[in-house]
Amino acid sequence: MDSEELRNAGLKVTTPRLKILTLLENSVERHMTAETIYRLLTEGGEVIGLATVYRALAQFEAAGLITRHHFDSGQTVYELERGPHHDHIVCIRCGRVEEFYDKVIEERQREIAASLGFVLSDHALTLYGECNSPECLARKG
Amino acid sequence: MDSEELRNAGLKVTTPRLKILTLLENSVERHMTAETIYRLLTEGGEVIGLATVYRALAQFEAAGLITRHHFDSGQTVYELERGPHHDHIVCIRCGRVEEFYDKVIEERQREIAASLGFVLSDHALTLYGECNSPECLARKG
DNA sequence: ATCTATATTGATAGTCATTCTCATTTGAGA
DNA sequence: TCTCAAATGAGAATGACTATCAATATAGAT
Ligand SMILES: [Zn+2]
Ligand SMILES: [Zn+2]
Ligand SMILES: [Zn+2]
Ligand SMILES: [Zn+2]
Repeated sequence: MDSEELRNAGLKVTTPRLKILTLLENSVERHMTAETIYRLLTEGGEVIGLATVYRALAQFEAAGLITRHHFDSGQTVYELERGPHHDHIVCIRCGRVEEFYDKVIEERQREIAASLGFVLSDHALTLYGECNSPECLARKG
Repeated sequence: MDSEELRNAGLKVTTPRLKILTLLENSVERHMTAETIYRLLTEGGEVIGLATVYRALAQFEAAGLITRHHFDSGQTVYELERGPHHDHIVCIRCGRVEEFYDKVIEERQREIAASLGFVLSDHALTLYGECNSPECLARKG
């Protein structure tokens, strides 16, 4: 249950935190901004403060429950940390986000960092393109 | 000359634009924020408005003269578009930025995008780690 | 179940990077 | 040199996010 997850993360089990965690788990879109989470909750009749959303997300990230990304849209995007690491490809027309994992790229990154004398700790890889899905094409022609 | 570059880009040759372009060309640090550019110019005795710096950088980018990056520091970083494409590795302790190009990664990206049905148009790859250079170690122990 | 000490919440004010507004100035062609 | 649209710069405005703080809720002790 979500309460367990919070406790294991060393966080008190509170109503706002449970609301956010539950939303993240039940949303079809895995990648959301703080504003979107706030809007979905309040539109769903929940009462919660925007500051609380930002705070909870920061704590969830520190606890390793979620990860954050900076796509070119500018806003920070959060997603539940479930399953293995992956990177992203974003449609520049309709905004759709797909995930991928590529062993070759991951390996090359480690080699590159080492060859430059860096101890690699993290990386951010995002591809941008047009997905041309039916919904995408309908959006703009 | 810089005037040529501006004219070729379809931009009027103005004093502020020349100042910014010249600074970008003569700085040892190739990657700078708008604030840094503004500060370096004004500290150098030049008179220029911060809004003008932001505007010029946006125009330079649209014209393909410079590229922008969003490292995890938050601020947007600009660099002169000279030479071939490259990606970046940033030291999370001292902020040093190194550039690299990896043919294997570039190729895999195209393959991944295609396999997901996307027409690839751009990508952002940034590695983060500790460089442990002498200056880096001096910074925090 | 009740109490208590402490952590959390949420409304709001503040911050910081970036963009907008608009009166004034400037560059490029006539 | 003249003309006038384009560009500039000072400051206001925006938008995402963070800090403040009084009110509230949680976890553990009684
Ligand atoms: Zn993802
Ligand atoms: Zn699309
Ligand atoms: Zn370093
Ligand atoms: Zn670079």
